[in-house]
Amino acid sequence: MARTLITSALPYINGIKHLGNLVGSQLPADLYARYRRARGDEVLFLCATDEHGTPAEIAAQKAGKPVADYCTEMHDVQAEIAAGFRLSFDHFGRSSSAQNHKLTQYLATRLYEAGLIEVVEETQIYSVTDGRFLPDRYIEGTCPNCGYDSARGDQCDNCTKQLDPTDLINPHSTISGATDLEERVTKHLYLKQSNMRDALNDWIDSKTDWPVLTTSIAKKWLNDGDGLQDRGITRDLSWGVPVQFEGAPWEGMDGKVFYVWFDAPIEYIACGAEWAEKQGLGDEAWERWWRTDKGADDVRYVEFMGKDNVPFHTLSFPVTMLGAGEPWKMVDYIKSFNYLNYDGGQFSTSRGRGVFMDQALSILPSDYWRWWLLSHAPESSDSEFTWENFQVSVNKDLADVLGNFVSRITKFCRSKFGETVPEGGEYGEQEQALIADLTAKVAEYQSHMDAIDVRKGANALRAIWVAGNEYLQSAAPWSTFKEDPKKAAAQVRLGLNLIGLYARLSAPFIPDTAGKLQTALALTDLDWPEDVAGALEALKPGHAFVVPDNLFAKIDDEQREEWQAKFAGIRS
RNA sequence: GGCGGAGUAGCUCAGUUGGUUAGAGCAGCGGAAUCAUAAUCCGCGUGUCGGGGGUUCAAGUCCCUCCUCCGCUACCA
Repeated sequence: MARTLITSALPYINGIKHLGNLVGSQLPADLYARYRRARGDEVLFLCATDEHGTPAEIAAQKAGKPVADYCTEMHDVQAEIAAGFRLSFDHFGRSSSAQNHKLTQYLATRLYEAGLIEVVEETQIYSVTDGRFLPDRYIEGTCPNCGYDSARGDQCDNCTKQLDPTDLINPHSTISGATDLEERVTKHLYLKQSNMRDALNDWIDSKTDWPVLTTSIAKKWLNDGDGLQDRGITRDLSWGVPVQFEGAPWEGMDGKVFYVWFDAPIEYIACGAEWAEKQGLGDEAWERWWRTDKGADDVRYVEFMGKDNVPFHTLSFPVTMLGAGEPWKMVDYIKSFNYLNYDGGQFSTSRGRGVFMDQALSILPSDYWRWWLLSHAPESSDSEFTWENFQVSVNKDLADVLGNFVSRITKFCRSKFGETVPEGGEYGEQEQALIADLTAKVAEYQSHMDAIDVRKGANALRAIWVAGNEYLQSAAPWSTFKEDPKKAAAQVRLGLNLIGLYARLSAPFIPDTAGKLQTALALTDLDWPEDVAGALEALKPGHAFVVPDNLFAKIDDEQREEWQAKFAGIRS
């Protein structure tokens, strides 16, 4: 049995994610996981909340809660919303888990032993009022270059010049507005990524099937300027994985934690350990997915992420995995996405612009969103969400093409033959032609899904739905019935079996709808139709079914306008 | 500034290694059908393939140049 390990980029803890985040990693990852499971693979699909870092601490502070409590609450909120979108994680973990603490410290130790970590003393900005060191972008002041008064410590948004926080005139903390900032000396661990440059370069070069977006970003970081730079992997924060621990090969790192981007990817692995523990299994259960010396050599590992995550997954994390000098399972394929824009601008978490996951579910069932987002996934370039496009696409594809197909054939059957698959007649030339056509179309659909071409997969699936309407239109059982009821019975029987076929093929995209169809037609399973002709004879004469309610209500203009207005402003 | 992505029909997008009259869905127009959520099906496209120049028997596809939009630019995650 083929084995597929799938991870989705970890959503950050400080709030509910918007639809752009969803379509950039979790949703396509879920589509692929469902598809691989349907095709019979053994799948382990992992995701978790990314909980460390300054933004989490500040969000907790604003909420007036201890950061640990805040993260627990937000994790539960995100888990519930993920369930609402039917994201089929085998485990939705937390980067703050005990497993991740242990593994992060373990890997850091291995890296140190391999000579890939050094202790560096450096000067950073400390805010006395805030009682913490501030990342560059949490300091604002006047740009020395252009005079813009809200320049950030890392870069001026006005003149785009890169800055150092000490360059700013009248610098202040963006957290408190405090101006009592001072430079303090602090010690940190640096990951010597530059030592691994050639190894990474060879590794990237060997990945000839990766999307251009993925490799071009990786190559840029490898070759830009002086090449890949070493990177600080610790921070002066209280919330995170402690750098100083029992058995650590360094000293004097008390009160420091690992940098969130160091421990977050490690959580992919630790999440496997969390999963194993939850299942009541031992370490060997997750190691057979993550260690090539313990059974993972036949695993295909696929990662999903937005383009902003690519450098960390093509460079930093591989340095950790390769540099540790142990047979960790490396990623085989990285599927990266561009951004989804919202109605002429960007989705923005900080500005509350766009539709957020909880809001989306509050107005429509998840299948509507899944279908639109996946069929418009920003694969080749950034794409755009508009309410008009959403309304038209969903009404046409789901309600008219798929929903109405189910409605017309089941209701026609009920009126002429009752709620039972009719007997008599047999499939003729026209039916064989349809079966041949569908066999080809299913093969095409599979090839797109195998390649993780999401939009093309959606188009191919839609074409399969359309084929059913074309057949019904030309076979016209409502006419046939008048002269040759037996023939009409065979046509209707095929039509009902088409619904079963659609339920199986559509499940990765619209699982709830597939489930409704399964129930209505009393299908025993939703197994993949490896043999299309066979699948179209699965429902035998006499099989009872129930006419389902209309699968998709259409979005009318009034609703659309209401939502348009509702989401035009700022999320409160 | 540097690097990367994109610019193709009113809209959203496909267009393999350059090769016959540049495609799909939606919208629009015409027709068929009346089983169905007025849904479905068939037919209809003269687009300077962002502008200009070049290579070639042949370029949306390769090269040069210019313009526009977007992303990244290493201590946000």
